[in-house]
Amino acid sequence: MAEETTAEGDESTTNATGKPSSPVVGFFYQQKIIGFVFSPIPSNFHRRERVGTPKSYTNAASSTNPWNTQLRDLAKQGHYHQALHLYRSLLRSGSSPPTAFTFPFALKSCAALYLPLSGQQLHSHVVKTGCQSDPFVLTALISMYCKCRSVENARKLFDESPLSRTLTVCYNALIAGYTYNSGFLDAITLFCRMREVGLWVNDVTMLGLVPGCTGPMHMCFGMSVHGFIVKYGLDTDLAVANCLLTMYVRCGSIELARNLFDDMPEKGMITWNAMISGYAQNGFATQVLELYHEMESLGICPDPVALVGVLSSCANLGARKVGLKVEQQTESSRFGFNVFLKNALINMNARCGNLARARSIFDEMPEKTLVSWTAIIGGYGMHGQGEIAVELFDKMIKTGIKPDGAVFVSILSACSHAGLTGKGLGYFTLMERNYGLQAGLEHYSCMVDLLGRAGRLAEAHGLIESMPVEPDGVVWGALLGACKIHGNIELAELAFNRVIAFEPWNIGFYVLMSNMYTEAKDTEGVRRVRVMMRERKLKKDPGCSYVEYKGRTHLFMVGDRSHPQTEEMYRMLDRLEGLVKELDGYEKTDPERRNEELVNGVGVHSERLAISFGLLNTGLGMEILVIKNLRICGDCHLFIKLVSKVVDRRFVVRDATRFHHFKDGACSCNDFW
DNA sequence: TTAGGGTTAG
Repeated sequence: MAEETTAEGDESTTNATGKPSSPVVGFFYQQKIIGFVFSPIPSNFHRRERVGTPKSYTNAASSTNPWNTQLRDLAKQGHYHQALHLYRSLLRSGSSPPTAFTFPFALKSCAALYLPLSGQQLHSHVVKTGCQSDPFVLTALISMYCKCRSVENARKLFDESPLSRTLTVCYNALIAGYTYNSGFLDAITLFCRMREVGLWVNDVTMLGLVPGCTGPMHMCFGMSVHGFIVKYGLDTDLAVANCLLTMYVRCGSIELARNLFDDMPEKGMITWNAMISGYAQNGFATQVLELYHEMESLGICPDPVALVGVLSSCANLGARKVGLKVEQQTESSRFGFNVFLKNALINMNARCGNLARARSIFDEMPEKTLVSWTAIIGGYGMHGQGEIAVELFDKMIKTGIKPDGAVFVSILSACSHAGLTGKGLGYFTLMERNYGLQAGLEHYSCMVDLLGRAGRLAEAHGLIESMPVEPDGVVWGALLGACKIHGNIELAELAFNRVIAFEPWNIGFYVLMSNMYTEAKDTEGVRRVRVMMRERKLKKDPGCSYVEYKGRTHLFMVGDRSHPQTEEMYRMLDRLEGLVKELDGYEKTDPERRNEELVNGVGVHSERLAISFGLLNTGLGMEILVIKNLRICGDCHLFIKLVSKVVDRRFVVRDATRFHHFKDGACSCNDFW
């Protein structure tokens, strides 16, 4: 049961300022705030409160002083280094001492550049010049301390200054500061106090408070804040709406974020970006591409932030054509030097099969970040070129870049896929010993995969048993996969039982186990797995594949004979199947020839239908069939389905369960994927 | 007309 607590006084009472107090009722459960009900705000509620400026400050000499105006302009344009340089010159010149007009801009520059020592020095200058009672200076000081991760100093200043307790802006700065420093409960408490003393909250208060909702457990609170904001019209502020949208994404409710997005009468670039990034981070790649196309059709030019989200989704979908278009868009725009965009381009090219292009982008980058290295190392790993990945990793360390957990996942996975067992084990040890990085589940699953692929199944099992964290389905799944490769039924049974405890709905594991029993001619085993599947009402999904056509990705399923062109299609498919068998034969007798043919592309054609395809080595122990050209007169829908039937039997087609069903009556496609 | 806030990569 949730206990209801009145956080602050009764509405009928008045406080020291003479204004009626505004109680906030919080619902607490197990000492955690789970919801809020806000009391009504008086009708004379103001969205923004103007602060009276002290007379001493408004003298013309202060605001028209050329030093001050120049400093203001530099800080406003984001030239913080130059602004601080100018401030120091002003001190050295001795011609005019800094005034209350000078400090906010200098403090803002320190905060933006994270210069806590300079900020403290500025604080002492403020005290020396007697400007600490200026509201703007005081707020800027509080904000500076918060941004410099010294929220205790900000609080001390706030508590020691009677002025701060009467100013909405000071509360706003400190609330935002608490949120920024992960002190969400402190932020809420201060918000309650602010209302208790009768101060008006405004949209900026909300901008400081809402980003504190960072996970599903804050969802309830976030929604009550949303209700409050709507009630008092704060949602008309674009920034507040953007903030709420991001809050929903972070709390895991992408649907509510989309509802808000659709309801917003006006959308800014940040609105589009927040929605696109929200979709991209949650794996809704198709929706990202849809929004991107919508932006284009509305004539809105996406900025680098949107393009990063689009590229990341192209990488996930393997949507090479859209990715290429974005790349060209980037080259012809002024965003060419954006590091985020370059990193996303490396990732997109690597994952869409163009490793050479990924490498040239990487090589041309004048400044490479840890993410740039991770992307290119991951790219080589993905394509089975572990040696180059290792070479790059070592080079990265030599350049003085400190690795993090993510780059270790890339290199361990690269070692695993290239069979570089010793190297991988070395890096795993190095990770903790030299860099103090604790191995997480992802690292352990790479290591189990690495040992398992090398046939060291007992060691892989031992590693799982020694893990300091509870192994998850991915870790046990890696062991199960390795048992399949090496035909170890006994250990496979153990891994299978563990993995289905984590993912009982994952049909793949049952199929894998059943196939192992079939290979071992253990009919009883096969029967047991089938019974389990039946009991759990699990049915094998029909095989499916997907294509990118006209910039959209479509899913298609197998099996259908209703089409008028069926006969012709099946003749083609027979020939296609013959070709695949022929290639199979080469695999044993002349593997080089097989690879050569596949890399160059092979195909069959008739008068109305044509298909050619090649292979892409993913380095993940599987090959992806790339349909290079498909020329069809008439409706190709069924033909694609049928091709996929042949294809699925021979090749692993990338997981396509997340994408839309095939709808287009496409008649000519080039360069599938 | 100076303070407080929202969106990006592996």
